[in-house]
Amino acid sequence: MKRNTWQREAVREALDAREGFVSAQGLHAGLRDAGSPIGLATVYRALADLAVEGEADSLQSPEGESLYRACSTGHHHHLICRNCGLTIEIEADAVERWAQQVASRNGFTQAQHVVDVFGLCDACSLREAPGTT
Amino acid sequence: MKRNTWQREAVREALDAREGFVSAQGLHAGLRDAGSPIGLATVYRALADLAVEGEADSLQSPEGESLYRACSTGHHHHLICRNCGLTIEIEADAVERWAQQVASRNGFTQAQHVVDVFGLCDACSLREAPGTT
DNA sequence: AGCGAGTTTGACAATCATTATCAATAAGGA
DNA sequence: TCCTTATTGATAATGATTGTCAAACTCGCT
Repeated sequence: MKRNTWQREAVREALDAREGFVSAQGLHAGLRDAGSPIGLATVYRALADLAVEGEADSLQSPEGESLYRACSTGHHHHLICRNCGLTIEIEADAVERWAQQVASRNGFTQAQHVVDVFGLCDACSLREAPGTT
Repeated sequence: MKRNTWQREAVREALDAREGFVSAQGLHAGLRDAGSPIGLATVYRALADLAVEGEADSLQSPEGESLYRACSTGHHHHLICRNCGLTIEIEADAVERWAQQVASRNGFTQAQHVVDVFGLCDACSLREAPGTT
């Protein structure tokens, strides 16, 4: 049976408090800073659990780290500013259907998909001159 | 200046010979099996180069490994069997437009996107009994 | 409240992919 | 051919993540 520990709560809350995606390491560091004596391994486990239970969303940063984010229920995707980290949840029924369709049309089953858009948000767009490299 | 070495060629060829995505480790193992004395670090470097030059496509497996694949020119996405690695290139003008639209509607610029579908291919679907664990 | 079984924790070791190091090698121009 | 210098490769280093296992804690039960 799944037990209720303050550690698990702490992770859930810390995740809720964040704006964008965090790495397990980062979240752990934050908790430690806040005075929590929680262990690193525990944070990893809690995040993995949350992801499985659908309370957290996870994705891989381009560098290969696993990032997590508090997740409203349901399946959705993200629009992420690659400069400041701002994250916007996007729904995409059309894309869901498309993915499903592409899969089955090719004989694939149990389709999952990775659909994320990275870019520069409004604010960051202004700073990075769109000129030459 | 960029020099021409048989190692670089070997990697390019080995990549071309593959059906789906391979990890650097996997490709290196294959080359070694084929009798090549090529080094692991070299394979990593060659693959990274090929990816930069646009001759290879790279993505992250759900487990966090970097996978590579010989890439015809142009932008496209993939339908990947998570069991046997079979990969099908898919074009998706609709998705391209959608991504672009979502981005600009939210004030984002320079949008890139990650769109990949993982599933079980026809053949593998049959083996994995869709029943209980 | 007290007990007991079994889950969870956490410090640390182990693993695994990837990158850095650096002396030796080899490519390509002169 | 000779020289300059990019490239190679064995290995160490890094860094995230997972496994280990005794001790601590939860929760149901009495």
